[in-house]
Amino acid sequence: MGYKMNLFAHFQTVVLSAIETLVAAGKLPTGLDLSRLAVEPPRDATHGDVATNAAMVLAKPAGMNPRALADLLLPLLTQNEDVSSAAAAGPGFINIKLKDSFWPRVLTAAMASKEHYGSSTMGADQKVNVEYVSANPTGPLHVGHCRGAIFGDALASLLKFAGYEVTKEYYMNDAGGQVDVLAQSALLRYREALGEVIGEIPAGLYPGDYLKPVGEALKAEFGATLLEKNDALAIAKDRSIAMMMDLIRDDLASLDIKQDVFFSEKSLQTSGAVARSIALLREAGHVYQGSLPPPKGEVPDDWEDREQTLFRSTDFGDDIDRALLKSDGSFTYFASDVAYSADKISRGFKQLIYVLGADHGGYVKRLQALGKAFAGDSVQVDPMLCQLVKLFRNGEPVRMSKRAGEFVTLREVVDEVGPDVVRFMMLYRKNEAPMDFDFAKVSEQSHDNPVFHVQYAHARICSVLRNALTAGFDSEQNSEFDFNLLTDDAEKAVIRKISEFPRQVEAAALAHEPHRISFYLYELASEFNSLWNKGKESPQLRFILQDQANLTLTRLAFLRVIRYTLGNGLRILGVRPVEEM
RNA sequence: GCACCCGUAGCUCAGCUGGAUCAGAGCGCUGCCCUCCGAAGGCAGAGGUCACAGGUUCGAAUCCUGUCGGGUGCGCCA
Repeated sequence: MGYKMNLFAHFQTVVLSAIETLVAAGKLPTGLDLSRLAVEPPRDATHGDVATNAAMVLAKPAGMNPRALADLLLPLLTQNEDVSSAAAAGPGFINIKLKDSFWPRVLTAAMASKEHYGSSTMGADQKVNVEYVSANPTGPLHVGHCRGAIFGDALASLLKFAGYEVTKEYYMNDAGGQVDVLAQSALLRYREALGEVIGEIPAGLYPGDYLKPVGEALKAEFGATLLEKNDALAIAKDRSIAMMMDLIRDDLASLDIKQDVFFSEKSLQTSGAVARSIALLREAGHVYQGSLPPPKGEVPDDWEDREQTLFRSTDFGDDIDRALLKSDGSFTYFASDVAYSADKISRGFKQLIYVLGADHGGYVKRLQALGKAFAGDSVQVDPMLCQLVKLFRNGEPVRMSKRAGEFVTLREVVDEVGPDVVRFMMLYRKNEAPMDFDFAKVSEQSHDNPVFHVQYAHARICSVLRNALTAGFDSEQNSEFDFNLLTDDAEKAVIRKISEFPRQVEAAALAHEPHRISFYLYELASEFNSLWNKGKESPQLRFILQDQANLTLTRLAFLRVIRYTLGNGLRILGVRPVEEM
């Protein structure tokens, strides 16, 4: 069997076939549960190259002790052409050491895959919807939107790389009361554009200057006649939403984010989709008239018992049933969510991922309830919460006041530190952990800053390849290399790290955790830098050795594999692999 | 009151879905390494009752229960 790319998946099949052999020989019972069997890198590299818990997992169902079972497996594993030795250790772990001749194949496979190295077919083209940002179209994005935007975008890239068919989506809340307020605010700016003195913006309207161009645009389109029209408010709403979405798309573009679908909430209402989806729920028996108990803590002063049309989301694990219709008969916001869920499911998505801010934690259960109500277990609904980002400047928290537009915009952050830094830092923490973001620290061009650590390694590699070219070594054109020549421990450590990349991609995609890629890249960069530094003490380890063409070309090819790995990982994160710094 | 998230080295955080005598990085601290492909780096050392208490099993930072501490939410807003 040929080596495909994922070293651990590869040896999983080796272990499985050894088990099958034992079953066929009657030494193990049939029908063993192999789901917990793992083949992974050992915690401690001195133990070996590959480790498996097979003997421990199978011991109990086979009625044997783990060490005895391991003794049965060991000879079979040792037979494999790539295995140099296998030994049982600890409570029953099997450690496998690979032959030196195996590692060159990892590099050869990676070299052949180039910018696809690490990608996977795990997703099997399953359709996944990743919805993120979905900020109200009432103004530019602020820094609070930043993390979710980047997380969602990187998660989408990661899933694509892992073989899923991904749609990146933005849900526009263009139907509620806030866009009415937006329209009124825009009309005020329109009057201002016509020369009227409007004074201070009344409380309750959006005060930001970003609405001035909307006023100007309305003036340019309608002259002074807009307010005479019956539908002036509706027109102002349409125009201002469109312009706000352009603003938002520009903000996102500054982070290199381009979503595929911008889905309108309003379209759900006007098309009758909301009413239809509620009818569907009703037919399935999930809708009833009733009233909800008051909240247990502080009961609002104006609390009164009201009968409403409710979705029995508690049947699907929610804490409380959710209102679909207001007491005046109009739809709630949640009613749009019902239709939106139904729509996504009807488009054939098998996974619905919602990237939400931590303040939307209460939505998790109700969104999952909708998924179950419409599709049972055939669709997986995964709301992901991103915790808050606290801004600091030189250790001092950046104060943001809600009033008078005194918030830090996403654009200000990107303009100050650059998209690469913002993206990497936002992905250098798991999404559910709160984050401190210090402008001073992340702008530092030093090892204190993980972005530079990784980009620096990539740039350094590019630099060596450039120097090699000047020295007469063209590794692109020359295939006179032999990865068997890479025998130093530091080189092997880098190769081992490279071999883990496909597994990291799959694990990160499965867990929806792009931050694992960031940490992986940091580690790979460290291994490379370590190797590099060894070359300072031992000139024989340097990449360019003028009088040893074969070794030099081999090391240059090695560098290219490292560069592919770093580059592929950085592209998942949406961070540019720079060639010079 | 309830729900969700977090609690790991002085600081900021990982810990690969339950694994292996030493629980890992970075910063900071101590001591080293530049005639040499990028020192914008690297090597070594000190530093931990994994919040606390029980439980589950061959085995727990990881799973369950409870307690304490921090965060975010909690009837027709969107």
